[in-house]
Amino acid sequence: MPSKNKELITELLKSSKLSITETRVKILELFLKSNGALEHADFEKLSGKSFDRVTIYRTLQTFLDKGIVHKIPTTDTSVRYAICRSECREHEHHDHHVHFRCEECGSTQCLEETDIPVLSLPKGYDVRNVEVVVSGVCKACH
Amino acid sequence: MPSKNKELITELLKSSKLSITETRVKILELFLKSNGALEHADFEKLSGKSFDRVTIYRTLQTFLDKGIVHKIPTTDTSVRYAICRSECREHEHHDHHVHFRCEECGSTQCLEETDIPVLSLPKGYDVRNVEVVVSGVCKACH
DNA sequence: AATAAATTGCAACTGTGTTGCAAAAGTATA
DNA sequence: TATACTTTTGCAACACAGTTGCAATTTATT
Ligand SMILES: [Zn+2]
Ligand SMILES: [Zn+2]
Ligand SMILES: [Zn+2]
Ligand SMILES: [Zn+2]
Repeated sequence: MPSKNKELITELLKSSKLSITETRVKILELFLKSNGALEHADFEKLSGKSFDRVTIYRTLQTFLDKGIVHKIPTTDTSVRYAICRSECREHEHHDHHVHFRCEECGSTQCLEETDIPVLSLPKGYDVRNVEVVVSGVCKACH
Repeated sequence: MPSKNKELITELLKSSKLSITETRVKILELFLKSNGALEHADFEKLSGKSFDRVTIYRTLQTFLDKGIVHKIPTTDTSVRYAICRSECREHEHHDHHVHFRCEECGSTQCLEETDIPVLSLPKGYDVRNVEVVVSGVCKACH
């Protein structure tokens, strides 16, 4: 099972034209292991503090640029990242799915199966992207 | 015109059971003047740096607690606040309107007239609040 | 294996948000 | 209006988040 992930990760990095480094592999492993979004502090904790903070920042930025991960809006100062399953490409993030934040367990999940609804804004507004963040109680905590 | 705002602000503070102080009046004036959401740095700039950072943080937190302002989700580390026009009460923010972020001018606006659409999530998810943030080009920049 | 290119870690720095406490301002009462 | 009481503010100090330049290390290429 872990070796299967490693193959997948190698392929993902190659197809993004990124060199395969320990940090990148480890961070992608954490994304695949976790069932929700992660924020910067999680990587420092989960990785056993083996990586420098700066490296983690830079790796996440690289993954963002390449469309490997996307950000999820929050009302606080934290920045949450989730791995892109499908529709993101380099420098062009379109997350056509809803995000869910559980008020019980604090996890943030991508609801890939739930489409963003169609919105009609007042005239004069040119819509490029729509983000939906739902908060409440998740499946597991219910 | 400015005196009319001042009356309005005084009433607002009184009805929230808050004492009327220079900082609070000034910050509410800035909210009423601005046509979009503001973040912490804006208050330091716009107020002419007359207030201490700490005071601004505490004032915004007080306004949040009293339902005078609400937060708007972002994908970066900034926290944006907008004044509540209607439906918020103490410790209970329900922003049943859409937020718009203009990629040209950088402003964030409350679209009070645009309702949050109805969503159907997978079974087991208990929805308490839905936030919608649209990005694109605003009326003024079009 | 040698070279070239990219990535990482460190040091130093800037910015953001918090807490405790004394001074100042606001409110209530006489 | 003067006084006492309560709340708010500003300062100092701190903890944590994020950035930049540069040299050392790692990865890819030949
Ligand atoms: Zn949960
Ligand atoms: Zn997602
Ligand atoms: Zn605009
Ligand atoms: Zn709003």
